[in-house]
Amino acid sequence: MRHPTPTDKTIGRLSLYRRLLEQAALAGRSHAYSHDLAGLAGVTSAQVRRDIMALGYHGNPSRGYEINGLVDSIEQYLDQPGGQRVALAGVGNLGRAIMAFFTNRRPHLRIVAAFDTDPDKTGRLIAGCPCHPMSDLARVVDEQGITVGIITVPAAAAQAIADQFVRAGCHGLLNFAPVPLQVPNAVYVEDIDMTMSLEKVAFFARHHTTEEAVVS
Amino acid sequence: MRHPTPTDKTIGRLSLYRRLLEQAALAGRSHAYSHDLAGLAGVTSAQVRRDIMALGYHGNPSRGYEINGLVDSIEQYLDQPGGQRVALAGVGNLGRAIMAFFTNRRPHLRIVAAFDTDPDKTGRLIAGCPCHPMSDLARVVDEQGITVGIITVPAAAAQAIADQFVRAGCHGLLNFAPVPLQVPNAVYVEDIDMTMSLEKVAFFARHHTTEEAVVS
DNA sequence: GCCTGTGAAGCTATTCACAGCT
DNA sequence: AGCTGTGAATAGCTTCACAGGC
Repeated sequence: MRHPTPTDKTIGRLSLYRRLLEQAALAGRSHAYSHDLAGLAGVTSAQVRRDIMALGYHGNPSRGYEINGLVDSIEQYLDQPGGQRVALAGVGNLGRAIMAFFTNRRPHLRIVAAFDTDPDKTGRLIAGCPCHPMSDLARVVDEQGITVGIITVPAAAAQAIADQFVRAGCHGLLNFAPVPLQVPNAVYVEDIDMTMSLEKVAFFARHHTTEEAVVS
Repeated sequence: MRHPTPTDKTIGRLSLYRRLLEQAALAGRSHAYSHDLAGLAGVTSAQVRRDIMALGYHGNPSRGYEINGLVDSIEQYLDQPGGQRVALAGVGNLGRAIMAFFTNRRPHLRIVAAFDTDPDKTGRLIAGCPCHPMSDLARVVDEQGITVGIITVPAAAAQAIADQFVRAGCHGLLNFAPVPLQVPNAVYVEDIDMTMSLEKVAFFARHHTTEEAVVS
């Protein structure tokens, strides 16, 4: 690793920049300045330049960043060469929606196995992906070399599923259950807590406005 | 407002604390210390005490916080007295899953209207909620006094829908579309970017481990 | 002139550490 | 003895501002 591993937030923004750059490339653009990308991403140009420093990629003071080169550089930085395999536990409404959402979206991150306790769901394909009984989780995760787990089971079951993923060798979890998970600190957990997000939005829907009015 | 409006992150944690305290109350507990709540929430006890300062609620040095009192205090702080109404635009897989997820979850935040362009979906109930054609958005949002919008339309349509919500009077948006939205700054936007989150998890699934090994 | 790359400054968020209470 | 509440210190993140290059 040539530069120190940057923080959480930088990684998130690099992922965003890549998507925006890919779109810009499709729209026929070949170069972009830091302030162009900043405008698309909703951040400052200084932020963009800082984030790009982490890549070791260098732009050109007169033409800015060469889009394809920068995308390649982000790819090399973020992605594992052969891609990574992902599993999802909990094939309810949300689980199915997420499986559909990620189908054909990022080919280097494929959901290759789903798990559920309901025998009606197991043993068949769901969104093009085999659904296994929950009891096979450890075996399938190990056999398929799965490194990332998505948790969409009810809150009460989430911790137990997380433990299984971790024991089976996953080092990253994306948790949609509204409970904080306890995991060894070699495991990275990203929580998506929709209830919390909605309550935040509702709160600021009432306060942002008034706040703007009061100048200071 | 007796204390200054606290930040984004504090509001999020207060929402989390409330859920954890409600569970603790159901489990029969009547009091909790800051370190108890910190353990449940996965934060430090100093963080919990700071966050609670914003409420103006005071604990007792010998017994800690009285759970019901603290929950009431959070409720008074976060929630609008009569509740707030929410609308969702884009009744695809994800939209339906989110509607189902929020049904009967937080009664003070009810999704009372859904919108879609597909005529097969409009004019009927979906997850117990009426689905209207997208063209009625402004009228319905206004008539029903909706203040929060959830965006689950495809990326290409997201900005236009956001504009409609804003013009109709929503001050808060929960955006699931993987594009940054441009809104007036009296409007609060919370982005849930699942692609970005999954890429972050995949990245750290590969790096966290090695980082732990090097003690630094 | 307007860009990138980056040290230094500034800000925000978290944690420390201790006075005060029970 | 062990807690809360909070000023002060620290850590982490973002922006400023400018040297260097085209």
